[in-house]
Amino acid sequence: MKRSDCPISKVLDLVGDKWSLLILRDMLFFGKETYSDLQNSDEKMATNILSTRLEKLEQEGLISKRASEQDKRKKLYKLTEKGTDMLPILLDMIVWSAKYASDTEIPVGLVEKLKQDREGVIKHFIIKNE
Amino acid sequence: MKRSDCPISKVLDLVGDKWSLLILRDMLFFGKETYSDLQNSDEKMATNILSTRLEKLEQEGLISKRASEQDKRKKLYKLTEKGTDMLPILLDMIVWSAKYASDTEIPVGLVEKLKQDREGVIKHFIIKNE
DNA sequence: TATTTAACTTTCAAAATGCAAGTTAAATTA
DNA sequence: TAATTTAACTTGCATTTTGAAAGTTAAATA
Repeated sequence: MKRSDCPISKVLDLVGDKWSLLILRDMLFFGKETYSDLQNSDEKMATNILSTRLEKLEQEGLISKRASEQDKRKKLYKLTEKGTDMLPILLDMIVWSAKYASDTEIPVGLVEKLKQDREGVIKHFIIKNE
Repeated sequence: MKRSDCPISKVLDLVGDKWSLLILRDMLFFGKETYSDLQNSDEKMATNILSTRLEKLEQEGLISKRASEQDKRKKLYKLTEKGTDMLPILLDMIVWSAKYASDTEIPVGLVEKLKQDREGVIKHFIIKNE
């Protein structure tokens, strides 16, 4: 479903749905890396949806997939640089919600840190995911 | 469809679809303010979808709606502060696409300006929308 | 007065979503 | 080593959402 050459449109073609960014969130912020990890998110997404989203994210190069060495049943999903580079978008969503969404759960101090040193925060999370 | 108290989830509940952010984009960057303006976006969204999205965005307080003085047929849509504050998210999407999406149309110099003075760029667009 | 325009609404087919249950291979337990 | 459990899915089916096209209504224009 190609739409236009607008840069925003391009991003929405990849992650413009209710679930894809939550998958990236779980990997980036919570270090989830297996199918069952991801399935147990706060939002409990349906298993078939999770499946198709992971497939698409992999096809688009936002995540990679490999089998675990220790446990051959497990597949390990990992963010690529292309995937971790969505982080700023997620952080801005957090900032927006901090201002407008009441009763939202935001790590203490995060918004303040972002105001003071956005680049530092971004680097911190990217390093964590390498 | 309330899901969790995650701040990212909250934003996705509002604009986590293929169209809502494109409406905000058209208003923020291209100064569109009527139904027919918006309908003539590059992506040509279906008129019924545009209708339901505008309704939701208004309900959630991201945009406001009023009748035109000059032409009573026209309704003027305008971003609220809550709506314009989605701008950083849109800008990050542009930055991401500049890095990863080939053949995308980005205003000359914008990405460079964002790197040097993100806050300045944000203020510039917000003032334009007041 | 007749036509056009702006902002929708309606209809209906097609696609996406969501829930529950089923499958398969590998690991663990008895 | 046989039986059970676990991980990662797939399948079937009902519900919801989307998308294309045509229709409606009030106000403006010719």
